[in-house]
Amino acid sequence: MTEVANILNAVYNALSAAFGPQNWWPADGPEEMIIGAVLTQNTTWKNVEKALANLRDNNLLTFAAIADTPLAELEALIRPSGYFRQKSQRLKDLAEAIVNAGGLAKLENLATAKLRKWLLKQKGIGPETADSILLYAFARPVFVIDAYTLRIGKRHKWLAESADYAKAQKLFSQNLPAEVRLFNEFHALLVQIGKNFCRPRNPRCCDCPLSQFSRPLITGKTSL
DNA sequence: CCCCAGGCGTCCA
DNA sequence: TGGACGCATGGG
Repeated sequence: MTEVANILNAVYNALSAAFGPQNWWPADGPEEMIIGAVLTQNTTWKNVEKALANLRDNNLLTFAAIADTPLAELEALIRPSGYFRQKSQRLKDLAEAIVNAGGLAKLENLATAKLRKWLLKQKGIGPETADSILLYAFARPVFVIDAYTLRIGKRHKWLAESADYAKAQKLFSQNLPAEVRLFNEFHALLVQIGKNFCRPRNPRCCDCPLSQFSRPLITGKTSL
């Protein structure tokens, strides 16, 4: 086991003990999960819940229904979740693409790499959303990276300052067993700790419970 | 008033 | 390939 693997293992145990089960993704089924994944892009979950409630009230939490709904109506319903013009269009496009692909049941048959590529082809689905969908809707062992994870990794020197999404994903993937349950919980826990201790302007940074897991400044070779 | 949110696509050097 | 910028509502 490498040093980083030991650190990540300890970090997971500490977060898990401190915060307990996160029960992600907060959705009633894969369709709602995917819709929520699009709506929560750069948006607080609280606002997403309002949009999801509006969709639910109108029986629009399925791709078949969304594909058949006028854009203007979608816009009005998801307005609280922000970027509503972009998101309504992208949600409708995605719904149509999924319906045309034969539904989630068909997509489920794709191997993970193929499915990821399919998702990334859809406008509005980038790496984080694609990986979230793979993990939380399709139960594939894919580690999700988000802004918090990147920030946390860099702050504690698990990642080089220049690390991007792919680098960060590699770090976690290569140093942890590829288990859906673990990846599910770990990402959720990182978001939880990130919200509390790893905002961009880092308020409370010094109180961070993960400070004991920071690596010292290492000259030369760094983690990935 | 300012900052931030479980990103992404586009544009430009 | 990488950095800036627009997208938008709602809360602290």
